[in-house]
Amino acid sequence: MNVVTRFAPSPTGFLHIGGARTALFNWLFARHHGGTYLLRIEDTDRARSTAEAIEAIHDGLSWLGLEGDAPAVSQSAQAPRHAEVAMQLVEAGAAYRCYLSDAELESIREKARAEGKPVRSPWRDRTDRPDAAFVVRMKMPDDGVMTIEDAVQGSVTVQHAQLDDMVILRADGSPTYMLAVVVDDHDMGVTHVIRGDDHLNNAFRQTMVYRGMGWDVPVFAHIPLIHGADGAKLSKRHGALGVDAYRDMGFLPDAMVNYLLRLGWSHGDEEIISREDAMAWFGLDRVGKAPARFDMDKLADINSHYLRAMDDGELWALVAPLVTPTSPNAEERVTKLMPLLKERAKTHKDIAAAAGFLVHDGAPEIQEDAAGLLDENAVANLHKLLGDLPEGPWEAEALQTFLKDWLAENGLKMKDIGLPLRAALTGTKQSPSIVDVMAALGPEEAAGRIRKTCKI
RNA sequence: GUCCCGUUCGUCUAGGGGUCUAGGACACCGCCCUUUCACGGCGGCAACAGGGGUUCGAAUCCCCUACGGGAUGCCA
Repeated sequence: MNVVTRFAPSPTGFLHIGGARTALFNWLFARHHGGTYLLRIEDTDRARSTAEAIEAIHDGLSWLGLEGDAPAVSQSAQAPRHAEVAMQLVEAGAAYRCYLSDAELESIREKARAEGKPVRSPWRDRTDRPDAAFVVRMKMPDDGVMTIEDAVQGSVTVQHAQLDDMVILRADGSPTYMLAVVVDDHDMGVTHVIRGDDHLNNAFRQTMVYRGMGWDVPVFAHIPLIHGADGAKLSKRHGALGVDAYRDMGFLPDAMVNYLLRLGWSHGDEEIISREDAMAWFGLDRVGKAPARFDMDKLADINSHYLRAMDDGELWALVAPLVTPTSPNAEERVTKLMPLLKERAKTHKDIAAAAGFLVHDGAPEIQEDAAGLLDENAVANLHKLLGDLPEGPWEAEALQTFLKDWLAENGLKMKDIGLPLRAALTGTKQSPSIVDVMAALGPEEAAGRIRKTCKI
């Protein structure tokens, strides 16, 4: 069977973390089976759908590398087809026209609920057709049960008498979600519906539509939702940010994908999983049933792995816009120190912050907590060192040897000169190894900084 | 209210009747390395929601309870 999956967000906001994971699972499942992964924008609720939201969703997907294999389908454009199917369902006797007023419906609903029965309209058995507006409702069976073999949740059974005669076509002729998804999934040839488990109950209602039309029912896979760190459903208040927010925080798309993949899915003890391996390994049978909480620390840790694996030049391209370099030597210095810089960073924003002293020429701004390191004694030592500094070009290992000898000759310890030197060169208390910093700066710049900082 | 789903360390998870004194990762703590901050190495803390069954034996199977989530819309 040729596998076809789809991601079908409603454009009422940004692409949030849960949606991104649903998209990822659909994408991976299709890739694993050599199938097709499609996109559909569920914009039947015109009032809440916006063009900005559609764009935000595309931006998010494209950043994560999860674009569809074909241009996205707009659900609203299929409205005539939806109405046509609704009327076919009526012809087939699987659905009926309902002329209930709001008030009548309300009392029926109340009564049904009180009795623990599903909503049934008296119009389901009537054959007259008043000249008035109507909605189309599905005619749900009263007896029997339906069992769905969900690829994630397993076998789930529900009593038919639990299903309301749901509306599939509104009074204005537009389709409801229950109808539109089924028709679109069928028309798009979707074979596997992978979506949030808030739709598990809907699967039963939708199956009735498939049956009414005599269509093949796709495989359903309802994956658990992602919750916030406090266990509550992810909402705007609980860090349900758009994926763009994570991009702005400095997270890499590959890290994001890796993290999202491990949220609710696993492959033994594997943690760092490439896209290739993910494609080869992914399967619905390994998706967990319980909701997972979002954990920023773990995301950051995974990000640091991808950061270290990244090419130094590419990293500079990410860092450069964040530091506004003024020195012509900025790129050379940062790239040279990059291997050391990236191993102490979680994101490239951390690198940008740590590389500040490299991108401008002249004495660095001495940070408050580093100022105390440059006392009279330290300045005297630095002064002495300044005069003994070797000729360029500098190389870290040779500098290390030089420093060691120099300290011995002057009866000093590394701690006497290390911290003050770091403060003079970087303006901070922490940085990569001081000899690496010196090598990156070069003899001229390093000497200049010591001179200015110590006012020599 | 009714129906559906879920519940292993703080978090993500491994585990699919004995190999579990329950494994890994993140976080946290300690030690080592070290001029700083990190990296790394080593070690530690820490979980089968509760109660009944079934079985020679249950984290694994069944039932109940509790808690969490979802559905019950002319929202998606």
